[in-house]
Amino acid sequence: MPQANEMVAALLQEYADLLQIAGGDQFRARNYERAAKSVAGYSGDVALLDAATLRQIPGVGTSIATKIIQFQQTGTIAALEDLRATVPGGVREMTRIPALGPKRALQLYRELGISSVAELSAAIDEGRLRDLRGFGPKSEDKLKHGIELARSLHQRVPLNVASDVAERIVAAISAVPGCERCEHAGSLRRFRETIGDVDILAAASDSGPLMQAIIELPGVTEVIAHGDTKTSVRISTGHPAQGGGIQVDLRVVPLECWGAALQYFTGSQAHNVAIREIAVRKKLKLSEYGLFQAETGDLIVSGTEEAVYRRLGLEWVPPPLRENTGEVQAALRGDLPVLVQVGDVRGDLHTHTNLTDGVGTLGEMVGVATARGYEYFAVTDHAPNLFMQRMTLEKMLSQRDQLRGLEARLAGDGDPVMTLLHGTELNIGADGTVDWPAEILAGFDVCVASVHSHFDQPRAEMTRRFLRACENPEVNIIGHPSARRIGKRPPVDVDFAELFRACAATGTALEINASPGRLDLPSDHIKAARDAGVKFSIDTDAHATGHLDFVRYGVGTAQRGWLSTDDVINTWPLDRLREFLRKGG
DNA sequence: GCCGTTTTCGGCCCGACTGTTTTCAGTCG
Repeated sequence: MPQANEMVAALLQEYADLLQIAGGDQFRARNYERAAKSVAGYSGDVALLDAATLRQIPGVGTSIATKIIQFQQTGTIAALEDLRATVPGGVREMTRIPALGPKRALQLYRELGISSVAELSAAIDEGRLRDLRGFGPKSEDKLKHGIELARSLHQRVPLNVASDVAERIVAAISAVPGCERCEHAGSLRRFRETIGDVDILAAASDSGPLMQAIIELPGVTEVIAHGDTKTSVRISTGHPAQGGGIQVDLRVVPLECWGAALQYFTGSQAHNVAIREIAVRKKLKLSEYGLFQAETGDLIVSGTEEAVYRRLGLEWVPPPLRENTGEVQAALRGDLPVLVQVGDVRGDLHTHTNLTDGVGTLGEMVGVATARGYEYFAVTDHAPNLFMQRMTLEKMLSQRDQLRGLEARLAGDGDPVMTLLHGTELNIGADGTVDWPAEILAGFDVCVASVHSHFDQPRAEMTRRFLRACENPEVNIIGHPSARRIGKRPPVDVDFAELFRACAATGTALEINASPGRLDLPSDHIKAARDAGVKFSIDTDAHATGHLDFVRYGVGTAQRGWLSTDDVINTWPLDRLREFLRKGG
């Protein structure tokens, strides 16, 4: 996402939060929130747009367009500055505490002058909340616990960690007698890059045994809520980095409601609000129990998601698109993209072996790739300029011989089972040059080039660096383009619009790195890149055989960017891929 | 503040769970 979009989105979100705390019209607040999300997901650079164009963004009208123009000119929004003066930032921070929303945060501020999490913590210890209307001993405990959680534990977890938890729970709940169906929903089903809590949906006529089963699961550290049809627990992830565990919500509905319930629990909230508004306009009512006639309350449909969408006049919307950033309008027009699927991927174009920093041998990596049924597979170990990997020309050439021999053995007497491509992951130096002279590079089937150092270059220098790599006739794919590590390292400061233009012009693909710690190119840039004519390669960057399975997270990320197979070079047949890899040369 | 397949004004999604409230408000998703 362009840098300005990110800043504007953050300011609009802050404005929405502060409006909500300050009270008044909550629909205004909700609209600012919607505008914030739309701006974040918008493919153009809002720093460059005039008011008329800004108003094309869903949720942006006259007033917000004016505020964005003001941001362009002054770098800030006056109305937001005013609001900040009314509601201290610390009060906004306080609403991050579970069970403390805008109303009670404001009450704490108004009646006790509490304006930070630290002050709240102290006030609880001093017993100052005791006389406050609406605050009893349970609230006190909850807030205290919530502060602890917010401080140390409650972080979003990577996609693969949440996936593992979900699979474990779905298996356990499915095994409970009486469970007729069980699947994960929520942001995990939408393939968001990190997951706040895991939503599990089950169908059963008697919810009791399922409600009981989840609180008895191994690893449950806390029961947050426990009702007839909904239970929330905190459960350990089994990954040491997420010591606090993750919240899991289990919801049980009758099997007849499955479609409506799955639709509801998949979200996003903004998407659901948008389609429920469509229902209301048609004199219908949509809830997790089904689509009903508003007046009579008669059930119309509820069995499948497809039926619910169809009755509302929409195509079924694939979960990764459900963010209310244009997919509802596209579904109404019958104009949704045919998204790339995991089964469309014919091969991985970025993998490592133990020749450099992988842990699998060439034979092991190729073996697992064969088992996946790939048509082609590239081995792309690091090149010499990443000195710690100790790569040499001799090692590289010897690997190539080994790879050719392996391929011949795979083929036996007949046609090759899988074509092996010999590649490399080059290092894009600070000046944009890469390892090895051109004549050596020409010997590779595929060259990935990535930034591994000098992450802090200023934008102009960083952009020149990327452009030079794209213009290199031997470079086919820019690896993990933003170089971010989710939750650990921010993206580099590159002019993405410039980069996209260069990629499209030179026939250089951008990688969608499927490693759950990267997911890079991030999905909010993908649509903009596609609109600029860029092609993509969904790669795992596998450093072990087990990592080849991460391709599903890469495909999910590509889906969030609205990509079809035509956009993704490693879904293409080998001859079309080879044509692309020649870069027109 | 936005928006239009009844609308340029009058709407704006819906339900579960919790705590403290004797009938419901706040929070969450």
